[in-house]
Amino acid sequence: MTPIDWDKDLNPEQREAVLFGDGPLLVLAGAGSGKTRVLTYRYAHLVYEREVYPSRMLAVTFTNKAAAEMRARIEKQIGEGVGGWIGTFHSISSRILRQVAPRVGFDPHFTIFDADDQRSLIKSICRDHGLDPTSERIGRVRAYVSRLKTDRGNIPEPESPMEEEAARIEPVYTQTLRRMNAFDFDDLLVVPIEIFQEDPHLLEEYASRFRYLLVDEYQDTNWVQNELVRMLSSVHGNVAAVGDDDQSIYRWRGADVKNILDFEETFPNAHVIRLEQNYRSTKPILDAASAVIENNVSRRGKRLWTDKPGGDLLTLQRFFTDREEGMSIARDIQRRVRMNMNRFSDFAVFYRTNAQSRSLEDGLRLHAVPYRLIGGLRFYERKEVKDLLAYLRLLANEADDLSFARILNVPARGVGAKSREHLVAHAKERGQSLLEAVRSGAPVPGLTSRAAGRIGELGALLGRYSERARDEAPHDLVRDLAEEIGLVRFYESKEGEKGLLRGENIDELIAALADFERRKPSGNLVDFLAEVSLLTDIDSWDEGQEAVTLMTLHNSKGLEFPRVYIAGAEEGLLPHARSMMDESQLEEERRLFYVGLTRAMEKVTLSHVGSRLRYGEIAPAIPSRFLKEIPEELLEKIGALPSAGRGGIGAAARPYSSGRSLFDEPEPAHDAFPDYENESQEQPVFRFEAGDGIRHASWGDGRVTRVEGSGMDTKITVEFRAGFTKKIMVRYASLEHLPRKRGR
DNA sequence: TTCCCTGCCGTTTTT
DNA sequence: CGGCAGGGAA
Ligand SMILES: Nc1ncnc2c1ncn2[C@@H]1O[C@H](COP(=O)(O)OP(=O)(O)OP(=O)(O)O)[C@@H](O)[C@H]1O
Repeated sequence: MTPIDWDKDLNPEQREAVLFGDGPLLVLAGAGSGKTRVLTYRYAHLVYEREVYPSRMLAVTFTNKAAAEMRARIEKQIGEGVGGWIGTFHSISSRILRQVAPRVGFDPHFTIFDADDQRSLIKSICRDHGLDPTSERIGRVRAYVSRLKTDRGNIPEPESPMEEEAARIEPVYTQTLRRMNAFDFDDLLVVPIEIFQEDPHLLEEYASRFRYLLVDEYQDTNWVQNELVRMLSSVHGNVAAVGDDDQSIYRWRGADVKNILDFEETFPNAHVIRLEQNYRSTKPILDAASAVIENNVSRRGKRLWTDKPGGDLLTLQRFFTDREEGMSIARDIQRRVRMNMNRFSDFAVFYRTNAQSRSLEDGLRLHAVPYRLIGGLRFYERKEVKDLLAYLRLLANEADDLSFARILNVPARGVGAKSREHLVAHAKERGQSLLEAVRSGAPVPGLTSRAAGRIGELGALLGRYSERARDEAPHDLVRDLAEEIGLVRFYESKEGEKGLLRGENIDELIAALADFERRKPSGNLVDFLAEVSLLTDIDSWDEGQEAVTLMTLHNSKGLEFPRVYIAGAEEGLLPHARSMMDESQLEEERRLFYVGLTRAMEKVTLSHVGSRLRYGEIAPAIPSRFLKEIPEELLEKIGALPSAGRGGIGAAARPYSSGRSLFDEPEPAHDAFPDYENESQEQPVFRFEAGDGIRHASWGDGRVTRVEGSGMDTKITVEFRAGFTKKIMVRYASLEHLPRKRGR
């Protein structure tokens, strides 16, 4: 146990927030000012000094990972296990929903539908209604349904024909969910609220229980979440919320920054505390971030200062291609680690879109830099994992027709689309779920005897396993099940090499289940499925792992790293092309950039490229407007900046400047390479001449004796100090020019 | 019914 | 470029 030193660990404002007594409290403060620390210490203080039972506390974090971290910190401080509820809005409301379900006529074994399940369901409903299930239509219906649930504060009147269509589909969608005893992500939040509205006694039960509420990242709560906080605090009135309006980056999914800005209206007599000292970043980083966010008009201004002396300038790098960007970042990281200046886990690379990770990953792999990718395709969203999970979901919840339909022919049983339609029609006729209809043994009209036989076998199989599920450890059961249906063999025979990988993921799922049983011995299959549905990639991120972290800017919220790269600082990417229509979207993009910058403790390296591979095509790119918002004197600009008429890879990778010659006019100001083209110390990446001194990441220093090829394909022969000579493909090597006197 | 091939489309961000 | 749905052939 680490005894809490209230004086040493907290500044006076933080201490005020931690020790604050009863009533609503808002800590509105900038990045890195110790808001999360306030919440953690307040929790510990309430439990340790004021002797509030953890069971009477409720703490809400943005990710499961943050929840686990907070719990661990508190336990370390007070020296004992903390059993109170600490979790995300979704995990907390799904717990409430499961608890109250039997009392309001729901089955607590309900299934949670993820985005993928939602899409499948909407798709099948569209088909039933004779609508072509285009991905656009599915997306719009999904967005509409979601908005209807999470933004009940201002219910949208259907305006466009598309919205009217969505409005017609919505009731069917919701009814179908209920019939399948399933809830989507938004339901998890909104259904408990509806239940509380209908049954004030039930609400009172919960609201009385939670004497103190603590909520992190309040700026990104949506209407339902705000409502839930309001309701749960309605008896004791002790809400402590912390957040930063400048870090609100989820408006696109319904978050409303008004929840934090109007906190004092929602919770009258709220005490507001501001924190102004930043403990995370060096001054140049903090000043750059502040200067950027100043450009937003709609914000509550904040002051932020640091007493950290010195600090490196931010670096802005420019590359010809995204490929080079990845290579250079990797080389940079590898170099610092080899020189024992950092460890891999000190670094994070952020980007706007998941698609950007590819070129970055390629670079890291080529330079043998270990990395961990957060986001993109999640483990539990993989096809093979969802296939096996569908079996488990059916064992837990027989009404889950979506899962039944999914596994009906996985692995292949000779039961195709036609047979499935017959079965679906039959079940509908009888008012049963698919599995019930199969179990009943009643003949399905239209089915071939072969198909009927196979379906019968499936029903029997599921019956056997649901028997076993009563008293056997889930992971044993699942291992046997996967073995018996031959899932791994199925993928292998169908997809070969790739199927092998799927097999590995099946094994990993079984291992995850075993791990869950170890962690939560009292947990059952339903608990596991719920946990898995609400798990995100970042939750399984292990900081201790010696690896560079790759993630989107969105995922970086709340984290911190010594050295941060922000790749792809380009128009169309950051700000994203689809968020440039109006000023408010643009401001959210700027906040995203601000969040990224403020994650860094020691160093920020920004990069942009001249052309980027998109959809397999070369697309030109120009630097982000946000870069100009960083004061010149905080920025060190380096990189391969071309000048007109020069050969080498620059010309090839830069379609809009090809054809230029030394005699062309200077490039106009709106060109891709504004301002700093002439002032930077030029260090073209792959330009070598015989006689150059170089440093290789593993072979040390040497001198170039011969150069072959050009651009990306340059090969150089190097005599190393250590006495050996090597031929090196410049593109793949971790090379660095040693200082030399070459004019610009 | 299955499997293979073609052609189309996607990229914003995610609980 | 890559994944996947849908169409056509075995
Ligand atoms: N009083 C303090 N003295 C020293 N370090 C502190 C203090 N308060 C917080 N810190 C440190 O500063 C860093 C940022 O703290 P924290 O994550 O709580 O800030 P935050 O306001 O939640 O940040 P953000 O909003 O950017 O996520 C952490 O490394 C934390 O340990």
